[in-house]
Amino acid sequence: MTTYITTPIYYVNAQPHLGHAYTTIVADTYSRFKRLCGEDVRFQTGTDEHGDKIVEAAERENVAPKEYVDRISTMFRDTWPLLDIVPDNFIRTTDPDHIATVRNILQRVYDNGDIYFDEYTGLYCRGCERFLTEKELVEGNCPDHQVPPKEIAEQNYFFRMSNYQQRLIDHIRGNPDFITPERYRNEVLSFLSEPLEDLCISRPKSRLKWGIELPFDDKFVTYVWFDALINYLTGLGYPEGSDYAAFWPVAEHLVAKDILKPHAIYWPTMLMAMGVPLYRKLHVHGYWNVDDTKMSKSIGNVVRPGLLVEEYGIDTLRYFVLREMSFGLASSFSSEAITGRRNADLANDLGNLYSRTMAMVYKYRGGEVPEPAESGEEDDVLSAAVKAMVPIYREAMAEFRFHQALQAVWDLIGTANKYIVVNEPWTLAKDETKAVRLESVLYNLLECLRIVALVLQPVMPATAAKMMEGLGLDGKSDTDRFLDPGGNWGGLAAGTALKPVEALFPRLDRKKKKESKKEKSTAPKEKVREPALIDEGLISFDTFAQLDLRVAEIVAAEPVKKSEKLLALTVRVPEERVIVAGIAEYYRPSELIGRQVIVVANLKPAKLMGVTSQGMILAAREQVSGKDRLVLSTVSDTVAVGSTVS
RNA sequence: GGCGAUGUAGCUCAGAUGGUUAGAGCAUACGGCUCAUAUCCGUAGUGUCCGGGGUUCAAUUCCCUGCAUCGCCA
Repeated sequence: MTTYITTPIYYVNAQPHLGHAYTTIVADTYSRFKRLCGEDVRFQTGTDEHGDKIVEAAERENVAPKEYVDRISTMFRDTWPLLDIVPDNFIRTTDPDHIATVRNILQRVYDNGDIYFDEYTGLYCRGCERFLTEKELVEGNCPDHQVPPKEIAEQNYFFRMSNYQQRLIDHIRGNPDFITPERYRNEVLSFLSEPLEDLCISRPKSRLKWGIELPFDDKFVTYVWFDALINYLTGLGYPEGSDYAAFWPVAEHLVAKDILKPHAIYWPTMLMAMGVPLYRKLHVHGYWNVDDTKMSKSIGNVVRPGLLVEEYGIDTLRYFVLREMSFGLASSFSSEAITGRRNADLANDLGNLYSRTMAMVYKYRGGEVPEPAESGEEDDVLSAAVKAMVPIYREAMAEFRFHQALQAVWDLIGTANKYIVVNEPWTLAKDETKAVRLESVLYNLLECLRIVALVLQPVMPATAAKMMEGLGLDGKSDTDRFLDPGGNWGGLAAGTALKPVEALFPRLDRKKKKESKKEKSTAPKEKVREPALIDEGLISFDTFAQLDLRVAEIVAAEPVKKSEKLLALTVRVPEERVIVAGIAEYYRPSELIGRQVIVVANLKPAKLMGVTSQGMILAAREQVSGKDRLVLSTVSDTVAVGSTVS
């Protein structure tokens, strides 16, 4: 069995945010789940890098488009490891083999007669450099430029999508799980109940140069979908290569609902025109709201995945998004919600269960997995609960109902906690005649935890590994790696030595945070940091730990206007931010690009000569023959951008 | 304007070809335990199941209508 799961390729006109992270976490979890089931899996993500928005963004920063997309693409690529996301392939639409294949396909579809040249007229705004729809106009004017658009004619190439409309309708009707969840399938069918228009697939080079040139007309580049969607094929080495043969027949695409139409309508009709079989499934999910408001750049509530990981940890974030969202529907992200999940589900239920079980095995049996005795009905409770959970989990995970899968796991965790209270191992331990009972109870708990660790592996890889390590497992045997046989009761061998591990999920104390805020507001005159200062300028470890030191890469540098000392540096940590540094006398902007430096990432932003600085770059200063010399800090080998320094 | 979805406990949601006391988690209150990360277990709740009308012996569930929210389309 094989699985091919893709995320969309992300458009590089913006930095990664929670929405990107969610899609990619889901894909990663699904691919890990399928591997857990013993399947051969390929998981692909990447970046979409052509188009006018890219050109605009590059111009704003005064760099060539290629240079710009290289930078942002790297930012996406560097973000995923921070979330324990491990794609098998990261594709870019500027990859040469992608470009070559797109051109081949265009030529083929053109030769088949499904692409034609036509002229159309529309309302064109010079300021926007694009056509506007009637709906966008405000009192007949362009909403951005306050001038009426001009009606102009333009010639372009069009794809005969309408030719394939009926075939597509038939396919969707005949394959109920082609588009899931059902609401989106209905949406697509409702859209297809009206005649489809043909799809404009080109831009004249006079308007856009940053794209893939049409093979049959060098005055045009292809626009958006023929470029972007084909990545799902080129990433497999289409048309040659064993990967294409192995994985394309099982292709599953994962998208947010904003790109439903291109994936559910454009893409299948394109595949029909190309003579390539359709993908197997399209999984559509909803949006994340932030504090019940749509996430948007203009509101400024865009959530950066890197910051979330820092605040809550990788596994808490992964668990939260998968547990909180019913796949397909919208959900709300808030610090209350994630802290609530973290404390209630992870710290109290799971973390504490693990900790109390391990502690008892150490206390009563010297940290060694005891032998399970033949069990009575009262002891079958846990093995029965496991047997009930595994099929529910397996089915729900396979159908993208992650929240239900996790609910089933947590039902088991609840049963285990109750099992402890009912059996009172501490009472058994006081009575030597009950030693056999005690050992059975402890074994059952450990075995239950082993299976919990196994099924949580796709969702929380690091936590699962930690749990396994504590149970004395190396994670290498088939029982440790696969649901079959690992999901069967009794996999844990008696006599295995446990290994002490630290708490899985320390509680995040909401109350304390609030209190410290109160202190600040009620006693503003007293410097809060002062108690941390000990004799003779020594600081406590806690004070040091407050610093968020990270490795950053400098991607742009320019002088701050009217300042002789300051440079405005754009750095990646891995999200981009601007840091103003007083190093203009020592470094030229051009020699800084690409350097790795150490920054204080959680410094309160400050305005310097009109530029907001979000952090501080560390550098050494010395006096050489009466003159200052300044040398930037760095790490002794190249490391992933955003790595913490401590 | 057209099509569709949703509206259930303070919050987030589950639910039943129509039938007895309508459920879970979180939050709240009280009780129990002490192995454990002040954790865990138990108990207690409160609900005009959006409003109105209809079908029926019986409607929160089916039908009609109104209101609210959301999505898609024009």
